[in-house]
Amino acid sequence: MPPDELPTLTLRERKKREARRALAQAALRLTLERGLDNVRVEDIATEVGVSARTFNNYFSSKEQAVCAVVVDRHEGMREALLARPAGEPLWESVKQAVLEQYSREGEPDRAYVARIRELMGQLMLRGEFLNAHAAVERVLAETIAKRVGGVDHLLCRLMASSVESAVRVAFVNWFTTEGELLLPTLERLLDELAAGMPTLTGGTEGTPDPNTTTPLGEPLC
Amino acid sequence: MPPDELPTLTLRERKKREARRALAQAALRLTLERGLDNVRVEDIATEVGVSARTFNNYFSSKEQAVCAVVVDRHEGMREALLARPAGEPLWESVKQAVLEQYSREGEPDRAYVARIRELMGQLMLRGEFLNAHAAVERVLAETIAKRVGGVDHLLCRLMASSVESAVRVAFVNWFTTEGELLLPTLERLLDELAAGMPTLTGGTEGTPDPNTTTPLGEPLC
DNA sequence: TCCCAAACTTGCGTGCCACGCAATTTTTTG
DNA sequence: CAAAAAATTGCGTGGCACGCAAGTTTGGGA
Repeated sequence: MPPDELPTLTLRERKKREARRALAQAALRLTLERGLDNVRVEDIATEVGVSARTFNNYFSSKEQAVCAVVVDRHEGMREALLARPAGEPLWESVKQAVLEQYSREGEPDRAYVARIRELMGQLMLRGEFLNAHAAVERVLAETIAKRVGGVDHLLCRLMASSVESAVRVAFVNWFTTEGELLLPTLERLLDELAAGMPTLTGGTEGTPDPNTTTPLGEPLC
Repeated sequence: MPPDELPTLTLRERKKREARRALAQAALRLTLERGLDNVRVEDIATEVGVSARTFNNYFSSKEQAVCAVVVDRHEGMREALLARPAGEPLWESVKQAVLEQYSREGEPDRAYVARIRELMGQLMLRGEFLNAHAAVERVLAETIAKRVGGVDHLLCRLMASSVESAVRVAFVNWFTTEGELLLPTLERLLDELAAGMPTLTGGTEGTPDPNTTTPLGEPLC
C-alpha cells in the first residue's frame, strides 16, 4: 500500500463517515417532509438500506441524527480560525471564521423555512439542537485558547459560548422572520458582542410598566 | 370566602404548583442518589404519592423534571431586574439581578458536586438542561426589552443569551473544579461580557501549532 | 495469497417511556 | 347544593434504546 497522502482514513472509516452522514441526511430530509413524529427510526434506517439496530449504533435518538447537520456545518471552523492572519484582532478572526462557515452554501434554503420553524417547536429536538451547539462550542473554545496562547480557558469558553449564542439568535431570527438575511444579522450580532453591546447599554431610559407577564412559556430556541 | 389579598392563585393552582415542585424535587433527589437511569418515572411518582400517568401530565420526561430546578432558580430574575434603580447602567442591573438569584441560597451545596458532574455527563439530560436555560433566556430577553424601552428585540435576545452563556460557563467551571466559588466567577464573566472580553482580545499573539486535535468529542455542557 | 483478529452489522429480547382515551374523583362556581 | 370545569388515574398501544450473541466484513501480517 502506498503511504497515505491525504487519506489517513482507513477506508473502513470512510464507510462509517458515509453511513453516518447518510443517516443524518435521511433523518433531516424525512423529518422536514413528514414532521418529526411521523418518522420512525426504522424509516430512516430503511431509507439508507441498513437495519434499525445499526442506526442506534450511530445515533442514540432520531433527534440526534437530525441535528448532526449543525455539527457538520461547523466542521471547518477550527481550520478557518487557525488560518486567520496572526496579527489580526481576535474578534475579527472569530467573526470571519464563523461567517465563512455560513457563507459556504450561500443563504440557507428559504423553501424549508416553514418546516424548520415547525421543527424547532419540538421540545426534544431543541434539546438535541442545543446539544449540538454545545459540542461545537467546545471545539471553538479550545481553538480560541490555542490562538491566544492557552491563557485563561474560562474566558475562552465564555467567548465560544457567547459566539454560539449569537449564531443561534441570528438563526432563530432568520427562520422566524420573512426575508431577513442570515449573514448580515450574524455579523451585526458578533460586532455587538465584541463591543459589549453598547447599542443596548447606552439607552438606560427604563419604562417598567408590568403588563404582558410572559409566564415562562415555551422558548423559541 | 375572603377577597384574595395575595393569593391570586386559585387553590387549585396552588396544588398544581406544589405537585410540580414536589415531582421536580423528588426527581432531582432520587437522580442524585441513584444515578439517572436507576430512577424510573414510576419511582418519582410513587415518591410523591401520585400515579406515573400523572407525572407525565406535568413533565414529558424525567430529564425535564430533573432540570426544572434550573427554571425555579431563575424565577425571581424578572422581578429583580425590573426592581433595579432606573438610572443604573443596564449591564450593572443585569449583573446584580443575576447574581442575586444565585446568592439567595448561598453557594450551592458542595457535597453533591461529584454527582452533579456525573449527571451532566448524561447526554439526554444535558439537552433538557440547555432547554431549561433557553426558557429562562426568553423571559430574560423580554425583561431586558421592557427595561430598555422595547427597542431592538434582536439585541435583547443576544444579551439574554450571552448572559445565560456566562451562567452556564460559570456553573460548569464550578462543578468541574474543586474549591472555586460560583459567584465571583460569574461576576467576573459578566463583567467581561459587558466589556467585549478585552482580557482575551488584547493578547493577539497567535501560536498556531496544530497538535491535540480534539475531534468534536462530548462537550461538558 | 491466505488467514485471523478486530471491527461492524444484525436480529432478538427486554424494560422503559410518552401519550391517547375514557372513566373517576376533586375543585370551582352559580 | 348541583352542575360544570379540571385534574387524576388505569389501561392499552406504539415506539425506542440498548445489551447480547451470533454472523459478516475489513485490514494487515505471514
